[in-house]
Amino acid sequence: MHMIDSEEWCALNDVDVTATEEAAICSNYETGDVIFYEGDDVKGVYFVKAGLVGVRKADLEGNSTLLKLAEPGDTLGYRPLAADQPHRASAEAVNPSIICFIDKATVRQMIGENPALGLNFLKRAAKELGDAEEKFHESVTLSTRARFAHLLIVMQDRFGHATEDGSLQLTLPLSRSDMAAMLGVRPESVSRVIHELEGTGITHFAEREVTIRDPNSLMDVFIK
Amino acid sequence: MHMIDSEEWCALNDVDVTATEEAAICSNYETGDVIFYEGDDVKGVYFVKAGLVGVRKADLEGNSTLLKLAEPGDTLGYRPLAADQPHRASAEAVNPSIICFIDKATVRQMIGENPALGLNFLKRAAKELGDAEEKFHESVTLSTRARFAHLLIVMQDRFGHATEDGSLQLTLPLSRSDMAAMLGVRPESVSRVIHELEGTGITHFAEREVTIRDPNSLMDVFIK
DNA sequence: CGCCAGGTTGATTTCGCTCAAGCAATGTGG
DNA sequence: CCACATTGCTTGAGCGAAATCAACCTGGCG
Repeated sequence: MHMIDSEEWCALNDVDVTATEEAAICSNYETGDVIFYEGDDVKGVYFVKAGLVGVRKADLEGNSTLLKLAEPGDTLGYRPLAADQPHRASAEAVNPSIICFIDKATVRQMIGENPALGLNFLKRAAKELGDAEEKFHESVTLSTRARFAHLLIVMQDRFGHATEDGSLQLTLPLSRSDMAAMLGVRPESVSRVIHELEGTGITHFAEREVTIRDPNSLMDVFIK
Repeated sequence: MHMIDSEEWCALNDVDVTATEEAAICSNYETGDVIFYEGDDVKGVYFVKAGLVGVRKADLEGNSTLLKLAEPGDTLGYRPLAADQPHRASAEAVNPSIICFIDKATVRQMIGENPALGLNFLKRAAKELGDAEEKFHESVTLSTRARFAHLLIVMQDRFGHATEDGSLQLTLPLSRSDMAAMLGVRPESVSRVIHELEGTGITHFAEREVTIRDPNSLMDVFIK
């Protein structure tokens, strides 16, 4: 069982995986610990071994939006490395995490020797680009309510589990404020949407425990 | 002088450029002609030889947002090809354009034989991803006024020219509605913002001819 | 126990949308 | 050449969704 194993890195043969693992430096991060800051020069990439990491962008007034969540198997920092840019967002542990740092010389060497690795990162970037464009489109097209419904569906997909009866269950990995930051709205608005969804009976919220009683209706809320 | 020449395709040697050019099919598109539709399967990529192309995304009510503009040298459709997805946006000539279609078998063969080509597309995707994430952040963070100011600055960069006095000049490649679609707002809002900027004397609009009298103030509008 | 962070709720404001009208430039048919 | 549609843009009035501001509630924790 390899330390570094993912959709992208699986392109490496045993020798190169081992070489990469030897070059990797793994660290523990507590909740809230920062992995890198917006504006920093890129020193290498960060392979998320365990935990959950949030990628944020802050504006001048201290507002921040949460661009995405990185789970075990995800590689952070490959984007600015590939673009030859400084970090354009910061990363911070949402849950206690184990993260392996791989310096950029090693990354470049591996990509140079294994074209498939570069293509895997191309595929990853291409998918993320599609998602990012969709996200922009949704942010200017859909209401807060619809976007929250979508977020719930995505979260259920990634972090949820089904139950014996038809309903879907989910433990939210994020606080209300962080969900607001994902949508680019105020926490108060999230509270109000949750209140509204409770009223319709489509969902039930208890702290971070969510039950989606009527997934189809939730889909309808998303579409409208 | 090669037909296909760009930041990405320059990775090819003479033999491969020639092979690619022989496989390419060039066509003329009039303003408004569609190059591909959202949802279509990807047949290959489209190299913009001349003109200007808009990449759009439509929602259910017929609203559409303009995600980006492609200029000569840009390659369209590489994203869904790399991601192995159908087109997630449509493309349409904004100005009369000449566009060369290169089927995906050829693209894949070239990338297979020239790892540098794949890396060039990785770099391109990585840059676009950074821009797309920034765009999302701006859309939820900044006012219409600020976003329009930013759009003006970017447009001036790409399509403008400086004048003898300190002011900047620019012929807009887009209608008001299309600028609205870039920002994800209504055309009326764009009109009102233009009116407001005129009032402050920062800019002057005559049809599509724009003079930016006070670039610094425009930057200030963007930041705030 | 009191404090504080995270969350909810209510009152008010504001920004951008909707709907509607008007206007100038361009095109079209009689 | 004029009457009239059409198109792109502007302007105005009213509305509505989300932000803002403020109060308050709850549970953890020194």
